Amino acid sequence: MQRVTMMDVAARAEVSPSTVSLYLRKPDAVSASASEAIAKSIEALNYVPNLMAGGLAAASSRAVSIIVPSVRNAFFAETVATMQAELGKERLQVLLGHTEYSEREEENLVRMALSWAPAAIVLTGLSHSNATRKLLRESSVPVVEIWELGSEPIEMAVGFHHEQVGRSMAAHLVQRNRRNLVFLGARMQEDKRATHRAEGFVEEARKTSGAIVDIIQHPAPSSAEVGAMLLGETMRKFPQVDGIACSNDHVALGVIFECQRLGIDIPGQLSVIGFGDLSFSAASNPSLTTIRPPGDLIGTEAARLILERIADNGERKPTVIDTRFTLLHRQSS
Amino acid sequence: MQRVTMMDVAARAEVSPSTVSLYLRKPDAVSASASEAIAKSIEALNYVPNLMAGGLAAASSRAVSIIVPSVRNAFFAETVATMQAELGKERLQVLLGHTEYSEREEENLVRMALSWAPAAIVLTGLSHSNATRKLLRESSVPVVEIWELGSEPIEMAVGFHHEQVGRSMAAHLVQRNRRNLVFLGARMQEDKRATHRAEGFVEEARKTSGAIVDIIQHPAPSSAEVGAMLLGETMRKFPQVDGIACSNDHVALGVIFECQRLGIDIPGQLSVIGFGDLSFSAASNPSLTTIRPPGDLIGTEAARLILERIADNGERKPTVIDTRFTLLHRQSS
DNA sequence: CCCTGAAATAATAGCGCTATTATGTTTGAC
DNA sequence: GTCAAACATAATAGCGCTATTATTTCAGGG
Repeated sequence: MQRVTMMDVAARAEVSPSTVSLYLRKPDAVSASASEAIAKSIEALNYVPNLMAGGLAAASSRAVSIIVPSVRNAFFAETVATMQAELGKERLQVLLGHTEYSEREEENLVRMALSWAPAAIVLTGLSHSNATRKLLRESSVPVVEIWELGSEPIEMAVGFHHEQVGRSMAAHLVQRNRRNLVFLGARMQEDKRATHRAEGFVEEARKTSGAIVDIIQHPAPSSAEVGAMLLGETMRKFPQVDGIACSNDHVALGVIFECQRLGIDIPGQLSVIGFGDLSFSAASNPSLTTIRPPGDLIGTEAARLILERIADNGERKPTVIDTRFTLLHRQSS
Repeated sequence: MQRVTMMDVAARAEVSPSTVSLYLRKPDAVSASASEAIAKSIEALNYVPNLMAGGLAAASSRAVSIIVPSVRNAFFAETVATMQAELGKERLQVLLGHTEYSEREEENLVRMALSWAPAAIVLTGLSHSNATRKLLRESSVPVVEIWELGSEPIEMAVGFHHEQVGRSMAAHLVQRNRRNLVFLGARMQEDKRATHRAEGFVEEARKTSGAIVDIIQHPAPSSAEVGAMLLGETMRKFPQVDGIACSNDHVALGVIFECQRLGIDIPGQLSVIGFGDLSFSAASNPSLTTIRPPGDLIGTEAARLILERIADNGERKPTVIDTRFTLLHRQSS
């Protein structure tokens, strides 16, 4: 299938294959005249380099493996899209894997990723199986963990503290004079980051204001339907509730709709705060107060770290970047 | 970095490297005793195959390149996630690329993809640059085009007719006695599929019922904010409107919120139909009538075609699978 | 002009596998 | 028992590059 090789290009340009290889990898090291001849030859032959041969010879490929819980999740989709764009500029390809929130699956994916000798591996969060850690430590592949800060990273990490997100949510509701608070969570068994947010929320609310706080959750993934259901449950169990924080904006959207149906006034009777600043959050009725996590910034910073680390082509280089997050105060609180 | 090779495994199992290779590729062709010894050896040495060496030798890799406009878009995210899961079962890896709706970028991505000698290439839609077509035709890589049916595919295609979606939307609104119709579209310059839906909508409405129909659009990507804006524009230009179809559910959600704010009764005064059946569509207030495109089915069918095609490891095999779509009638119409 | 060092180019030796072909080793029919 | 098929295993020859080292070319100072 791939007929044209580097040798063909070299022959046509009347230089050696090594020079073509050099031109492709470090154009500055080749003279202008040779460069021109090679460029013309590549053009004429419509040469497509074989990256597998290159990767094999160099013992490292131009692929970056990105492993996320699910790309169906808008947060990770944002980061993956941004990273692909940034890495693509340097002709690095993205190898994608989904763990579906399973550490076992993550381990498989890491093993598969390693067989590509990737230029870097990106993992979501800081919780991994011991085997995964071991595999990565023993390889010399750069590792970046994204979307979470807190415990010790394997090498580099880019993200923010979810527990602080919970604290900010609580502080905001308390500041709006809410003292009967509930955290609505979806799929918290698996989504450790949502759990951290809930924990921060509860602790901050109790400690700083003596508010009454509860967590009400559902095992299904986040959705407006789950949000509506959880609001119903909350009103039954805890009718005096006046402030709700949601594990994400989908849940919050469900709360808003269910409140409309039940005739509950937001923010008069109930303040609502979400997480995610999803595409609908600013346009909802009322517009949704939420926490904006910098999914794109996480992507650009992670890509930057990878690129720097490749350029250094050296040792492990522990780095932690706290991207922070923003609270967007809108009508719902 | 990757110390353990197939030779090490072979030495420890006291067989030849060829036998190990055979065991890995066609386990049935190796005797039980040899298999056991090799399996133990792999386990003990924690052997990770080098896929680049394998791919180079075989002139084809275990990577499938999936190129979508954007994984930020929930539709494509769904399909990518499904395909990754299905292909992963056969140890095929997903190489991801985003065109951001640019044919130029798509061409670059195809070129990059080909340098991996992928087991297959998946493209979104049927519109590609001539150079892209040429590249793919001249390679012998299996090609699947997803999410759109209509014109001639390069090789295989899995999707549905968007123009039919538009027709179904129009037919539905007409059946609900709506005769003053508007199609609200976001980013239609770039999203050809949305344009096809709009065209089908207009044609069906005009032809079958003599309804008054208009298309109102905005160049920004779909969002609830764009939906709200477009509704405002519609009410100004065309106050007698009684039926609205949206290019997708994000836009429809914005319409619903804006109607709440303007005191427009849905479905009393205005029927609304969306496209996508996104996670919030069933839970909104009112719940949203919409078209459900089978994003997951597209993924499983595309994966199946690829797997079959690889097993056949043969010739081009033109196949078209029409996955259809479903109209979900809910409260908004 | 020769010499030195820097710059540019070329030769060389694999990277770790697969696929094809060659060589043993059984099995079963006569 | 013999012989051909059928089966199991092994030897062989690259796949198309990169990285290292070796060689050539070219300035510019003495």
